[in-house]
Amino acid sequence: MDALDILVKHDIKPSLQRLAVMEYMLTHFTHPTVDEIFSSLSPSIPTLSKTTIYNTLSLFEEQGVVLYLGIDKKNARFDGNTSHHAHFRCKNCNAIIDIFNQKPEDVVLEGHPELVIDDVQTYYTGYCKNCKK
Amino acid sequence: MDALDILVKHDIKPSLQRLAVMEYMLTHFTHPTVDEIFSSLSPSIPTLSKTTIYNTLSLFEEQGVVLYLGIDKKNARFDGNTSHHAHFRCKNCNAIIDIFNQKPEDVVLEGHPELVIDDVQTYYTGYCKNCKK
DNA sequence: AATAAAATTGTAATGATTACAAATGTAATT
DNA sequence: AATTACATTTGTAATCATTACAATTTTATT
Repeated sequence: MDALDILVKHDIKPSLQRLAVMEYMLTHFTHPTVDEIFSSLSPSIPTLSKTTIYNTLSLFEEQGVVLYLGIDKKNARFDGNTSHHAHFRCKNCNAIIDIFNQKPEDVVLEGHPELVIDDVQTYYTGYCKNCKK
Repeated sequence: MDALDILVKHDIKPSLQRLAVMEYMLTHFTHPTVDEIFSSLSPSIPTLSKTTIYNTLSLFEEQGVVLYLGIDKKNARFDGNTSHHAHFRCKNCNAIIDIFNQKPEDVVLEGHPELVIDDVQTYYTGYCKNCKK
């Protein structure tokens, strides 16, 4: 499924800018920051504004086509892979690594039937291969 | 175990300010922000500086006596309960609720023997009892 | 007491994010 | 095709949590 299909399916009007951001997220599973996305797209869309990236990602997140990651203290990060997986962040080099081999957490929490769960994020922190001593 | 014991045990020199912050964290399991801690302690320690709260919580986190929570986009939050549990945040009222009935995630991740895991945080998001329709 | 080291404080800088109004683009209607 | 309404984008300015840093105060050491 390409960028256009995803936007249309989620009732997002596919403007040039939105298509470019969606396309970027589908080809860069690097958990990019707003700045990284902007820097990458800016040359090919010279009029692009950083505010548009913020607006677009905010819209995408509301519609569930990207995930917001709060794993990094400094910047918001986004993930175009919305399937269930966790994330690991290296304390030293700040690399963010996907963790796929995880059992899904319960979407209905035992002992908390009163809560409506929309999303679960699991963040591991430690040292990656290169940074551990 | 009281505030003094915890600080001494973790090689943290127990100054007046540090004791006050530790004491606060042991009596307020509300996942407070820096501002909330500062506002609460400021009247009884008139010279207190917000920078000291930042410094102190940063030190506490390094020494493992409090947990940093990245569950709230706006502010850092801290938890004086360092035992294993997850957190839920209501999208509407922003309340943060402890989730205790969770099985611990694997500290050694299957499929990722190269990673050294120091910490795991699980964040649920959704609507609390009062805010669900 | 004098000196050194550590902790605290206040102010200023940083920098990501948001607010907002103007400009542009798109769709609908006559 | 002109007109109107509406949605999107853009640029600038404001916000505000956090950090940097130097000065001051406190605590420990000789």
